[in-house]
Amino acid sequence: MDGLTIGKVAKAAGLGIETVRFYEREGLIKPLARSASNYRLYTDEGIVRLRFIKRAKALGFTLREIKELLFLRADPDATKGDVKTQIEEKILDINARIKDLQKIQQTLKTLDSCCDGHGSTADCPILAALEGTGELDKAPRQKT
Amino acid sequence: MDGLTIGKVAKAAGLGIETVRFYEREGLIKPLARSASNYRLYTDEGIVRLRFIKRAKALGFTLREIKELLFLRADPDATKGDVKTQIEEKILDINARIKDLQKIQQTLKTLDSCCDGHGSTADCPILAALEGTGELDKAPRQKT
DNA sequence: ACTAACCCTGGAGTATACTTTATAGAACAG
DNA sequence: CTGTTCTATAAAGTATACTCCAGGGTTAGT
Repeated sequence: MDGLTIGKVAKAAGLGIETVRFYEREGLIKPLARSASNYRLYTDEGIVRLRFIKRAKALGFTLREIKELLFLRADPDATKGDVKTQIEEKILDINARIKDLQKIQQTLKTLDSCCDGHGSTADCPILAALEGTGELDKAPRQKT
Repeated sequence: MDGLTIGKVAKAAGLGIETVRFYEREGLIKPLARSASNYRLYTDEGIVRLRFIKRAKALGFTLREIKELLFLRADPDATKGDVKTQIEEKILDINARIKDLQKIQQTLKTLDSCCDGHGSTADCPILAALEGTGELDKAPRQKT
């Protein structure tokens, strides 16, 4: 038999077999062929593609976005500028998420510092702050 | 009729009716009583509780964690230290997420700066980096 | 030949936090 | 009284990214 079976590519890319099949259902990868017994057959490019997906995921791209990147990768008319744009959008996205989390962090720390931690929750300033009508719900969109 | 209907408390807390019913299913809130026609009836404490949930959510707590906070709030044996502990755990959690995102950000910026953005994707250094076997998959756990 | 390891499909389950839909009774305004 | 608004339940749908399972064929090693 000629070509790599799904188990081989999955292992080489550091993914599970089920994950590879899932990516196929999602349109991120397709086997080059099928064997006589209907086994998926891949080439080395399959491994490269899976690794690509894995790395892009680690950088915060969603599968939808990765699909787009893979499209750019395959499109002869696509330019480096197109790729760069995607990266830069992601940078902004991550930036916004960091900012949101930092604001949350700030609020949490303020809350934390206003409580000595001793005694019953009856007069807990943290709980009071969460109950109260004061300003606290400034925390921004949670994309998490 | 005596007490607030679900529409009232939901509006007062800035939540949707369906969301309140969902929180009830999740065990976060219960109406004090039911009317003759089976309408949920709440008191002002219902509004406070819903606001509490909303604020805690904005600070990054999951519903599961909020349930825990609400439990501390109701438990006469719970101490401020218990609450403080929850807050501090969340601070660590958020901190870890910020660090992860910052690493990702760093990598993205490095990638971005290594590409001039002109010409076909055929020799795009960003795509190459995503394909390659080089170090890149350092990006940590994505809880996102 | 026999068995372990591998592959197939289709569908369901997991986690988080809701939202929507369908069907129907209840309450309020004019 | 009637039309609009509100409420009820149960179940299904949404989004993201897998993961597992049942039932059954295939390949490889000894």
